[in-house]
Order: sequence, then C-alpha cells, then structure tokens
Amino acid sequence: MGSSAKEEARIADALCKAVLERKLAPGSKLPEEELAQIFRSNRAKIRRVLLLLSRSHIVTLEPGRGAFVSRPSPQEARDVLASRRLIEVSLLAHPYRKLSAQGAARLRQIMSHEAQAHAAHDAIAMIYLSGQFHLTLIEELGNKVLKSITGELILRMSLIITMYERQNTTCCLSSDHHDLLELLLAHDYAEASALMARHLEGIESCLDFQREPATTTILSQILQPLKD
Amino acid sequence: MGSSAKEEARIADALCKAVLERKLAPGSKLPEEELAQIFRSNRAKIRRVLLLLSRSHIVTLEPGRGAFVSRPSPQEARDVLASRRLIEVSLLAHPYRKLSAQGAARLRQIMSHEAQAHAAHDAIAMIYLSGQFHLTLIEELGNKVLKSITGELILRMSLIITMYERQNTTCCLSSDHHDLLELLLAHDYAEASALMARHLEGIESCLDFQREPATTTILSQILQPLKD
DNA sequence: TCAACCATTATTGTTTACAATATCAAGGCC
DNA sequence: GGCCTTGATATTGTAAACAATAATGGTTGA
Repeated sequence: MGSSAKEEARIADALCKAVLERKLAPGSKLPEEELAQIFRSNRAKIRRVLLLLSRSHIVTLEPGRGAFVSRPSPQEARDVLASRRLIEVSLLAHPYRKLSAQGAARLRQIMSHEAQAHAAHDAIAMIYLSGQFHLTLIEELGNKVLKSITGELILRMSLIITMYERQNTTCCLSSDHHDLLELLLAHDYAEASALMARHLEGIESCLDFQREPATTTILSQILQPLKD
Repeated sequence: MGSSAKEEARIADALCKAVLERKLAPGSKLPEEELAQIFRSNRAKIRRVLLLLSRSHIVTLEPGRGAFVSRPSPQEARDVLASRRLIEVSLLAHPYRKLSAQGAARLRQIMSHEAQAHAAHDAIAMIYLSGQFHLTLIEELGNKVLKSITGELILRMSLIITMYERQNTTCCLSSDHHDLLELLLAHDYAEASALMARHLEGIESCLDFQREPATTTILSQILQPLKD
C-alpha cells in the first residue's frame, strides 16, 4: 500500500506545525533515531522527511553532524520578509480575480476563529490562524502556486520571528484582517494593498536583527504530544 | 568526505539542465537504475535526487510506478505563468535597490552571449541565457530568495512551453532584454515594468492549452552526454 | 482474431547490517 | 591548571539483500 508518502507527509506536517507554533527553536538538533521513536516510524522515513524539509529551508543538514532546525541569517530574514511583502502587496493591488462570496465566507470563518483564540489568549492558535488567513486570501485572489510559495515563506518567517523578535511585542494585529476584508468587499484594492503593506511592515518593525539570538535548543521531548 | 551532497547536486543540476534545454520531454520515465548508470552513481543517490526534484514539481513520483518528468496541467501552467509575471513585473515596478554598475555589467555580458547564441542559431543556449538574464535581473534588483523562487518557476515554465507551445513560434525576444536594460539605466522603472509585462505576455501568447500535448517520451539515452 | 488470464520479468520500495564520522570523556603532557 | 591527545560511544551515512508491486509476454479459450 502507498501509505508511505502519507505517513511522511504527516511527520513533515507535525514538524512544520511545531515550527509555526514556536515549539521547535531554531538551532535545535533533530536526531533521526529520536524522531523515529516519537513518530513511531523508522530512520529511513525520517531521513526522507528531513531531506525534504531542508529543501524548504526549514531544516539545515550538516554533513556528518545531522539535522538542525534552520537559523536564518539576518540577510536571509530580510530577503524572506521582502519577498513575502512583494507577493502579498502586489497581489492585492492587482488580484487575478475578485473576491467571491464563498471566499469572503472562508475568510470570515477564519476571522471568527481568530477572535475566539484572541478571547482565549491562545497565542499559538492566533499565530496559526493568522497564517491561514493570509494563505486563504492568496488562494482566493491569486492561485495555488502563489499560495504554496507564500506558505513556505510564512514557515520561514516563523523561524525568523522566533529568532529576532523583540521582547514585549504583539506581532499580528488581527484587527487588520478585519479591515482588509472590508476593503476587499468594497473593491478598494489600492487601499487594501496599502493596508497589507503596513500590516507586514508592522510585523517587521517588531524584529531586531542586531542582537545575536540565543541558541535556545529545546529538547525534542517537547514535541512528544504532536505525534498524532 | 562530504562529496555526497555535491554529487547529488550535480545530478539534479544535470537533470534540470536537460529539462531547461527541452531534452527531457514531460512524461518521460526516469528509471532509477538507468539514471544510476548514466551518472555513474547508485540507486540511493538517484532516489534522493528524484525525491528532491519532485518537491520542485519537476518530477512526479507515482507510487509503485516510479519517477516521471512532470506534465503540468493547463491550470497549473496558468498559475505558474501568472505567479512569475506577478513577481517580475512587481519587482521592476518597485525594485529593492537601483541597478548597480556591476549589475548592469553582468546583464550586458549575458546579453552579449545571447547575441552570440542568436548568431549561431543555438536555440538551446538562447533559452538558457534568457533564463539567466531574468534571474540575474531579479538578484540585482531584488534578492536571492526571489531569485530562487523564480528559478523554480522558470524550470516549470520550461516544461509548460515544451508541452503547450504552438508550432512555428519564436518565444523569447532577446531584443526586449536590451530595451529593458536601457529603461533600467534611465531609471524608468514604470516603463521597464510595463515592458516586462508585455515580454512575459508575449511568451504566454505562444501557448495553446487546448490541444492535449503529445506524450513524447524521449529515451533517457538522449541525456547520456550530460553526465559531466 | 481478439480478449482475458496467468506466469515471468523487471522495477520499485523497505529493511537490515555495516562503515564512517563526529562527539564526549578521561588521561597524559606541557 | 589548562590544553592537547586518545580511546570509547553514539549518531549519521552507505551499501546490499530482500520483499512487494507493476509491466510484459505468451498461452488458452471463446
């Protein structure tokens, strides 16, 4: 049976989720045998997953030393941020298609979940949902290719934020998402694009590339519960 | 010695080059053992390369059946084209930095090679150099992340063109590249962006998504000489 | 003659054991 | 006492054998 690729996707998704939720700190060692036990898999599959993740710049493979959660350099961080800004801002300014009623509904549903997470002070859920909002927006106004590209950039941004975030900052303003949707429904794409630019710049302004980030290497034991 | 990753990169590059040069037709079977012999490698390495290429959408892995050169659907083709257009057109309109003298020199060198290839009627070299021109432009005005993203899109476009190109069309107008550089040197980014849009639309207008493309499965023997 | 079935062959997928390398700790040397 | 060397241990990397699956071709029967 061809469940092999499925299982590897499951493992990769779990690792990506852990990165998104800031549970896996950049620099963390990812030992093959330990991962195989956690996910009740074997080294061969883990190895393939790590190889794939390395191509997404989520994991860095050091020959002979093993796999580590990537530590994007300040330059790489700036490039990732700028690239994401280019894609999202430009797409809003010149969307491939209008926002459909169905698309608006999808966005509204995510926003309601965001509100719930906000009320519950669930920071992890808010991070995840914010990403989902952006990805859904891109899929609705653009296409799946742009969505997949941006999905990778968002993943890398998660590492970047973990490494370079200033203390005491609340990064993602979910209120922006609400305003964004209003502007799109009013077909004011120019203003929506400008808001998106400010939105992303707001995130970037919370970063400080000066201080070399701490080498917080979280024990892989932390990600024990995500084996489902 | 850590030459393993190097060797795999060499094999992957060779395959990508074959795709760029339209030597490997979409749909071609890529048998592991045969590739291992061609590149004087072993199945394990070939397997890793194919896995990686599958992530770049260059190769499609069918469980139990093996690896094939991808055959992008019309929808995927449209999405890839639109994504590339978004990135390149937007970047020219709002470049991250001005074109440096060094950057202009790099572009001019590529253009001179293009002229040589044109004079020699070397269609393959022209395709490759056209891609290099675009990638260099993106690196000079943008950054390496955008360059790598666009590099993958260009690779996919190569498959798309092979599949859907109309008869009797000369796709890439190298004269556009010359005009583009002139506009950039004159700091007329708005016009440069518009020209880029027309340039890419010109390529797209040579495509016909109606006719189902032939299943031209070239023998892997064809790529024998690229084992260096 | 054509189609369906079965055996054969070839190719892919997985597991295992082994080899190479890096890490770590202890001991000796300066 | 600090630093380098050296051996033990753990982890990664590789190869090869094996199992599973799909393609092939030939045979049989209608």
